[in-house]
Amino acid sequence: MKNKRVRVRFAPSPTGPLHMGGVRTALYNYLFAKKNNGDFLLRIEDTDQSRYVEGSEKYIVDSLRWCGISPDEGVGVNNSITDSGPHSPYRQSKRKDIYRPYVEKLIRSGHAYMAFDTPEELSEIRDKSKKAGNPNWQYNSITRASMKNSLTLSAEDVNNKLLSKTPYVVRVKMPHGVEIKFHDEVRGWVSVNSVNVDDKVLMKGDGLPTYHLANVVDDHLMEISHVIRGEEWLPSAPLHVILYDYFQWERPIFAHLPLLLRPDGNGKLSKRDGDKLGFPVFPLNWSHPETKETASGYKEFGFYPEGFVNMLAFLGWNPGTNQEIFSLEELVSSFNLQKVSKAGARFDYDKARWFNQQQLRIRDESLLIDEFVNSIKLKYGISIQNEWAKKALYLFMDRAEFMNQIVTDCYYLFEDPVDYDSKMVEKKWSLNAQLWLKDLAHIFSKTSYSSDEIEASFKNYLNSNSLKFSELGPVLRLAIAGKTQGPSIFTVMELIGKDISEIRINNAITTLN
RNA sequence: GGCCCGUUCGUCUAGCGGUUUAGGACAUCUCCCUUUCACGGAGAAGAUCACGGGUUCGAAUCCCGUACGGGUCACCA
Repeated sequence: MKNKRVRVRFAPSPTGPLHMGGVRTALYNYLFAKKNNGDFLLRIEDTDQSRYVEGSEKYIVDSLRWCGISPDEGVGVNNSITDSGPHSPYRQSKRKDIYRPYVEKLIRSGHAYMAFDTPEELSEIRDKSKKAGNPNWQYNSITRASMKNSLTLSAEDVNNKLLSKTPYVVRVKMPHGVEIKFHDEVRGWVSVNSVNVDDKVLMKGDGLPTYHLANVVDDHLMEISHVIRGEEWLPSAPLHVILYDYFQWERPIFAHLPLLLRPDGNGKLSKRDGDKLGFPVFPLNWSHPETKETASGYKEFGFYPEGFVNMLAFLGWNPGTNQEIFSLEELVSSFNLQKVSKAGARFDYDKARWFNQQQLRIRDESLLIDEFVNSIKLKYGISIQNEWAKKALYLFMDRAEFMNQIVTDCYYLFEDPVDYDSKMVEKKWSLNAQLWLKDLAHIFSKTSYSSDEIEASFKNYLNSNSLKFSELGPVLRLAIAGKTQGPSIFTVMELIGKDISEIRINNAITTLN
């Protein structure tokens, strides 16, 4: 184990879109792999065909790609939905035949057995047990003696059932009263008595393995060194551990990550929370293939992958320094499992937005300009030049957390105001204001219409008429932008130019009369 | 309910036996900057480290118990 190559895997089930908690698990796996010059694999755990949702695999691959954490091996390498790597296939439904010999091996060694109890029989016994006051009946080291399985039935009976193709499942034979202990990288030693672990189904009636068997076999075959997954797996970790022991395989190192909790207090963040909580829970937009229900994603919401990833990384981990803004590369070099916290992390959308705002600040200028130019074209149908775009962009950037916010906020660079902030009109607009504006329009027209000159002549006008800025400034802004807050109105006027500025001043005078 | 995991400002967290009058960030508030709104800057407020016992010269840090919270108990993953 010591000098083994680090190989980790993210193993989602294609039952729908990946939510942010899943993305974080993938991210930590990726960071850990890269930090240790190891491999990050994506394996699809689709052993339950009844829960398969069309499009989820592509969604998972697309999401990881958007975050910049694409796998080195498995499904989604080179952005392809097909898989590649030395252990192909990486979809458990395609590995069906691989598992059977291992199940048989377990049966031969006495660590597993066939059980012929039907689902109906089992649910009946559970119901009965519940009524009798036991809310949780388990198929385990005690109860299996009274069930229909290869341990209780005669060899002949078993053979007959097999010959008559009676459906059966294979269950693990858990030892009775053994302390199962394993070390978890984030939690330390975890210990459970085997009486509390039931005889989990390893292979289902349909011949497909359950998650528990498939994940252990695949992790071993794929030479996974560390299993990094969510805390919801902690209760079944003892089962996995004992399976490794039964197979006489070296156990991987386990690390169970704290859960992402809902901001409103109770429970883990789940897919069903959708947009109900006022923020996306998915990385990308998702629309359900059948119900056509849609859920919004961080990407479409306006988050940069860098901001999203940075935010996610800090939900349950921190570098131990005061630095909070990290690039993916920086995260890779700082990451380690010892710094992962144990308690669940409540998601805070305010902080999430702040992370994106910080990305906006440090983002490469040419990138920002491109994004801005394209968005303006898309939203307003107007093509703008880079020089002009740069000025407009930085004029509005300070008060935005997202690029799309900038694009929305600067609308009056492209559209004349249709209405005016009525409260401010009442407060600042007057007959005098109209006269002053007329004067100003005339005065401005004699300048070069640069921000500086407009401002200088404006202040000049204030002086010579003994006016205060607060008397005239808002009036001018109202005429130009329709509202009274925003960036320098003089720069806005420079950007929209003399003609439009004059039209707006005239419009305001006629409209607000 | 059984089992497992967890518990430091409202939130994310630093802290891994003495350097702590418990540090940072988000959010909140104040002031400064400013034509406004932001940004930025300076500051304030905010945690008896869940509670109770130990261990120790000394505990947020180690141990035990209690409470609370969460996870999990399928032929799902």
